[in-house]
Amino acid sequence: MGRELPELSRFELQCLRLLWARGEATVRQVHADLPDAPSYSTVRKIFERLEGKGAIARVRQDGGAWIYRSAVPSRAMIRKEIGRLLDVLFDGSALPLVSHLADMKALSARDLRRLEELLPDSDATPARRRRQGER
Amino acid sequence: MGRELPELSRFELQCLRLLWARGEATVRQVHADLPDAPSYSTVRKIFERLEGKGAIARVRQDGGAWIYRSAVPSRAMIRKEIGRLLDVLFDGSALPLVSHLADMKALSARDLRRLEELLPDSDATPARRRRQGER
DNA sequence: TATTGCATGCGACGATTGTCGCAGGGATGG
DNA sequence: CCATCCCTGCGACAATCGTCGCATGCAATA
Repeated sequence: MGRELPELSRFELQCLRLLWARGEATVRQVHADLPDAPSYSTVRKIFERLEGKGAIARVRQDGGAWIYRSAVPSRAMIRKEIGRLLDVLFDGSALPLVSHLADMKALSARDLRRLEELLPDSDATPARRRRQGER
Repeated sequence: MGRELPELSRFELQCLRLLWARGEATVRQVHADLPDAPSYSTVRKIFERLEGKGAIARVRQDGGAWIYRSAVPSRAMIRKEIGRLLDVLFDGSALPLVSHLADMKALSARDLRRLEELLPDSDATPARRRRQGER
């Protein structure tokens, strides 16, 4: 069975995503990638916590600075996070979410069409995702 | 311009959603609707905070108990929340989100097709949502 | 009216989050 | 070798979150 995915805060998640993007990175690199970066110290602390939660790990050292990599599968983490939003906002069903996306003009009919082509022409939606006693 | 939407925690958001679903409700009712409800006191406190944040308001009293209603537009609130996820996880673009949804089997090709019909046959995706300096 | 019961308004508490500064130590360059 | 620089390892802190209990007080009821 898959191990437990750690519970991450928004900011922690964002830093982790930047780490995913780079594959490996130092704190300073991620700090540089951050759009509205707080102090370097702050990002350092985030890394400390991410490591404590087992979400990232140190790979090796480069000139005194540690190089980190993700220690959790991004796919699973992302799904978990999406599922959380689904549960909190839509009682677990995905359709309303996509509907909102379309409304928000974040998605066009063309996007949907493109997506559709990539999908196995499977059956209907599983009526509702199973929520596991998480709040 | 739209007023500021308050910053809500997950749990606060979930309670608010239940309130949206009912239109108006007492704390006890929402407490009853909660899937994994903590103590009544806890839900009360959440309401207290929601009110403090201006997310809900008291309507009238019924036998000593207050009846509340949402004080923020659900559509805007939901969008804001979706936007947040988009920013943190996908740098603002919606396509990867839907793609994950499809992968998760939360969406079927048929869903996409159905959605597509409801959409104005507009142009392409706005390449990327604009993120407003929020972290 | 006296009792029983539910709701309210607080207060409290431990954990988490976002935020930063500082002391100390190794790497770099003159 | 010495001065700089940067990174690490802590510690600290205010704010928020999820959680609950309790005293007080109104309400329906026996």
